[in-house]
Amino acid sequence: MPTSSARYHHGDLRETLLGAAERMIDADVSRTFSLRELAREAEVSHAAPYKHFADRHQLIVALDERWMREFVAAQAAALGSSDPGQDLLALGSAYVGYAIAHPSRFLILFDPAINRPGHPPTPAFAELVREHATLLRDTVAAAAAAGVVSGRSETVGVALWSQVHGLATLVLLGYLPATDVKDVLTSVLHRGPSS
Amino acid sequence: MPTSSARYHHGDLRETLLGAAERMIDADVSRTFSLRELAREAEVSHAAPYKHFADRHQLIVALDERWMREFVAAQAAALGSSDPGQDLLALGSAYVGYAIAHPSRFLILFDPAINRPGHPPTPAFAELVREHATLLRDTVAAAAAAGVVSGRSETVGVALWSQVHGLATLVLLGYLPATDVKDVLTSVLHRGPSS
DNA sequence: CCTCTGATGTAGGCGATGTCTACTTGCGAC
DNA sequence: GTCGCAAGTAGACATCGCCTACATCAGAGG
Repeated sequence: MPTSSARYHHGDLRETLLGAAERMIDADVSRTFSLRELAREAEVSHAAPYKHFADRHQLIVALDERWMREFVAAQAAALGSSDPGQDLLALGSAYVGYAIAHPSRFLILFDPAINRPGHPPTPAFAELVREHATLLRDTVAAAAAAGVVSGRSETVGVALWSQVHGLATLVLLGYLPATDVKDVLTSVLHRGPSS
Repeated sequence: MPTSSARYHHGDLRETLLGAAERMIDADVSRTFSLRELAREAEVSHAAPYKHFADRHQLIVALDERWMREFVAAQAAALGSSDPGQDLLALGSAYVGYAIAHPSRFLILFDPAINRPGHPPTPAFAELVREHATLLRDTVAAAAAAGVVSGRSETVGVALWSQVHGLATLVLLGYLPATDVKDVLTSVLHRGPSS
């Protein structure tokens, strides 16, 4: 009888905990959560979460995996126009767009306390990062082939990634107004070829 | 007799605490510190820090102020060549250089948990940010006047700031190798004028 | 249909932390 | 010389992450 709210076994505690955490941080960017708080929210004992996550860090890693997946998917979905220049712009726009639409998720996704060289990523997470790199590389290559951007393709990719990431970060930190986003993104493409 | 290490009044506890915190995080990027730990390090009681800082957050704010000062100073010191293009490159190089030389400081300086729109900065910190903006604006203006960069000066400034900040961040996060830094920085200047 | 085992939950405890309050000490102005 | 106020101490409280020992129950195998 799943109607009883006081049944011993929860059913899908793992998902409930992840959902609660997501709801909390989405509601307030500067919020954090404790495992005990999530347990309370799910109406289980404070030790129950440990049956699904080795520690607090692992719960966040699970969230990161989920968010990285939707982050990459959002960028992939932005592509597909027949114009390589348009695609490149759309890719950057999707990157910054995700950051602005989900500031908490983006910030945790790139939180140095979670993801860090010394702190090797999950295989699944690493795979998503590779997908993302491929997405960027292919789009840049197409743009280069179309003459929309110039320079060593590798370098252009890294430069654009840096630009877009920095833009998103600085906007979220409040150093730049969101109104700068469009200008900066388009300015990239309006630079003619040179060396 | 300041020789006694067990004297009741410490002398300069505030500075000692800040120094200890700085030493700790410099020694290990993924390290954090507790106020009690700092107190232990300074050999005072666990409540002593509260005579100098309202809470843990305020101590970090004090550190941020100090680091932002040296961050801006490092960039100012990098300027002064007679070549505007060289100056622009030096500015970006100093930005990323600080991040790589002092990863912990840079990351805390731009930690969303500390500096955030909702969380208004100290007047002193805000002033330093203004100084930094001025530095960037002037250097970009000079470069524009010399024809080294093109486009709306405001936009170019924001775009370069984003690029350099993103580059520093992605390198510290381990997404980009430090070897990319030089390439990206110089690639910026090798783009000819266009619109 | 019954049993029994392992996954999932509970209760309680440990050490640590941030922060508060009440008390003490002693430097330096008068 | 004394005396107030800044700067220190001791102790307490709520909370947290994490651990251990125990309870429950769903479902596989007989």
